[in-house]
Amino acid sequence: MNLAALHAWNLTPPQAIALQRELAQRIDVTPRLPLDAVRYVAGADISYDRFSNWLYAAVIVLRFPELTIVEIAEAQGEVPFPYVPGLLSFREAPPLLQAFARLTTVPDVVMIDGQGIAHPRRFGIACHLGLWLQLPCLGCAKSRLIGTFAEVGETRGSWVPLMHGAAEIGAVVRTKARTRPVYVSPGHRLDLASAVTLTLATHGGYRIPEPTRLAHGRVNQIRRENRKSTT
DNA sequence: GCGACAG
DNA sequence: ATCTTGTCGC
Repeated sequence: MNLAALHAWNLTPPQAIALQRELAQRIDVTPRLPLDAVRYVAGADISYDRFSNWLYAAVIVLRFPELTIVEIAEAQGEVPFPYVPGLLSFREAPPLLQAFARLTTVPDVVMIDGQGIAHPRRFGIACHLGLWLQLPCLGCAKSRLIGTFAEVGETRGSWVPLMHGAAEIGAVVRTKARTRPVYVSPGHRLDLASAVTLTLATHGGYRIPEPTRLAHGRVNQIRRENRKSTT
């Protein structure tokens, strides 16, 4: 699929922060995205090699609401940027975009393992990818980056808003009973309610929704297959 | 100054 | 993120 080359990636942390403040102004989290408007949902993730600076990326497209695999695109390369809380996209977006570029099926919405606007500058990796892909994108993280929230109901489907001061930046969602909640936030071209609805609609029996869960499994599989052996 | 801190 | 099999609990 086609991507929008918005900027260079070889930046220093200070430059990256300045770019986030600039690009954050283009983010739109007001559109509703009805489930009946979704035919294909994509999930993407990254896996790192413990002994080298090599990483693996994968994008997996699922037909919705069946959640059956339609297509998988992959990419791998050197880790381009250090891990700095708040600057994750400069580390993971380049390889992910490479994988997306190899994708034939254009998804209606993309789910990323990380934050959307639930970010100090309202520009998490789901926002960054949303701009480059020019597609609705949401973040579904396993842990919190910023924000405060009340206790979440114990039943599957219950959720509470994730707040940053007076701003509602996301939702803490119980995707499964007796399991820790996930942190959902819109990245671009869809609102919070739609992001939460899609997260619950792509449930496959596990805490992590199928798009992201399957992508995670795929990248780890690729890493194991390419990992050097002492023989 | 002291914590917190997506993956 | 990564290191790692079995095991305790729902």
